[in-house]
Amino acid sequence: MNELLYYDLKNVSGLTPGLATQVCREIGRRIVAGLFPEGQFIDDESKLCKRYNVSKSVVREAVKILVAKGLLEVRRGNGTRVRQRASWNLLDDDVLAWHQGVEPETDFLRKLIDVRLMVEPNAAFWAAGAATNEQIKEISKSHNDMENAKSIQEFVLADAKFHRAVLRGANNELLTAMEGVIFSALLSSIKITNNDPIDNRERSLPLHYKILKAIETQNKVRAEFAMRKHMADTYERLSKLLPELKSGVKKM
Amino acid sequence: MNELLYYDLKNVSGLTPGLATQVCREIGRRIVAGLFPEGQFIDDESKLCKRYNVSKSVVREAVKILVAKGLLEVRRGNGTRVRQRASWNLLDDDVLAWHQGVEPETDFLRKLIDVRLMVEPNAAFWAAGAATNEQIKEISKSHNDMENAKSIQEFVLADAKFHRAVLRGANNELLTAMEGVIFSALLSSIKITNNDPIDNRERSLPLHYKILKAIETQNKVRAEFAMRKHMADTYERLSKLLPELKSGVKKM
DNA sequence: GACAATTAAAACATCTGATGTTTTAATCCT
DNA sequence: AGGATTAAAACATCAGATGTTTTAATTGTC
Repeated sequence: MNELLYYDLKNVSGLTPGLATQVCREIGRRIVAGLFPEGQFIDDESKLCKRYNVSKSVVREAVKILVAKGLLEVRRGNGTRVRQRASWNLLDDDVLAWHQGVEPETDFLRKLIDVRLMVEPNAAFWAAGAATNEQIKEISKSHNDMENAKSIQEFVLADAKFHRAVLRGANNELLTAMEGVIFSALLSSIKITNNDPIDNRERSLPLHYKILKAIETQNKVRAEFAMRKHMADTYERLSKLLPELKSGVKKM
Repeated sequence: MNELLYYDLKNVSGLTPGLATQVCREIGRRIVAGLFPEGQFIDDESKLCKRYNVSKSVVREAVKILVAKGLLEVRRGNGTRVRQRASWNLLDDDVLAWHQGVEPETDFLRKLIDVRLMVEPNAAFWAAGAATNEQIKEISKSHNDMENAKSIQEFVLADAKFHRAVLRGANNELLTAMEGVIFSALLSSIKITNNDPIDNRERSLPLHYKILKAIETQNKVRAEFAMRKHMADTYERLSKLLPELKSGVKKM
């Protein structure tokens, strides 16, 4: 499943393999998949214990995580209900990951791309001024990996790392916290471009190269422009394969 | 404290008053305040139980929340350590709230403003095309409240709601999930503008009006431009009072 | 003395049962 | 009918027991 790939990209460290995490993911995916109307009560502790065959401590911890991510709301003596989608921490890496494979994917992908369009060109701008040598090396390395990738998987992975490195180079932790948006959009895009008969590497690589060079030479304006162009190109390519995308995305 | 004001703006519903939440906040604030170097182990369960005088279930739930927000990493049999700042969910409302009052505030405020500059003009653009009548009414109402505000508190609250309404009007939940950035930046700004002898309402209101009108008339480009101008103005005003701000913020 | 295997301690993970508190709603009384 | 009482449901907290994993100290052998 694609969600696993997302975690490959993202969660190299930091995850706990415990039961609470599993139950949390189970419930979280159901919620994100839209199985509960907003405001709907979920089963109470004891029922969840039976359903997942775990103790109530585990269930309680799982619920606490989901509350922390804005998906659930617990009221003492009353019950636990699903919060409205507008209250979810949609930028949370797990919540984003749980969206993989959920319909309607196109609509969500459009929104992800919209955010990328807002953020990444500016990130490139800042990276051109602020990235450390090490961060630039990481960008460069990722570009290299894209060139030498032997499979679509490898290519996408390198692509993701390239964009992540640019974000990190901008020297703004708040941007770094949006990595998940990029990964999520990228993974959703794969499903579309997988069907693309044309190898888009030829098209994509030179644009990445321009971004890299602009950042290396600390040319902020050019870095922003190159990133914007790359994203516009990506969007155009995608929307050719998936016309529903076109309607909403801001044209340049 | 300002953090409480943040919750006034944000957490009208959704919070649990339990012990776990309290302990979590206590530890969370310490971490955000930088009391632990990255990778540092925090006290183990039993010590935390003693320190906060709660049972281990409570501590475990508190820790789970902090893990969910990316601040802690638990390894079985080993211990619980603070993750590096780059791994924190900095866009999480609680994590943002915990930043209130933490030094260095200027640096963080600059980053918040950078993100606002990336996001809000675009949000205004989209809102001009997608906002429902109800959402436009909310923007309008907030503008009215700004006009009639009788205190700085009221004014800031209305201001925050104005920007939130624009964000919501863009019809993109991922943007809505960034509300916290706006509130956080706004609250940090108060401390600066509170010392401003000049009443900035006169300067701020007409700019908000232009945004409102552009959205009402569905003029996307003008809405984006008006928002950009407003933000540039705000930034300029702030950086006059706090010169350190200027260095990093993208000029327009 | 060095290296490998064993062992012990520390720390988190899970289960269980008991008790308290809050909310909701049904019941009862006037 | 309306207000007060009460009972049930559901979450909150505590305490103790047991299991599992990791780390490091110990031990034993060559």
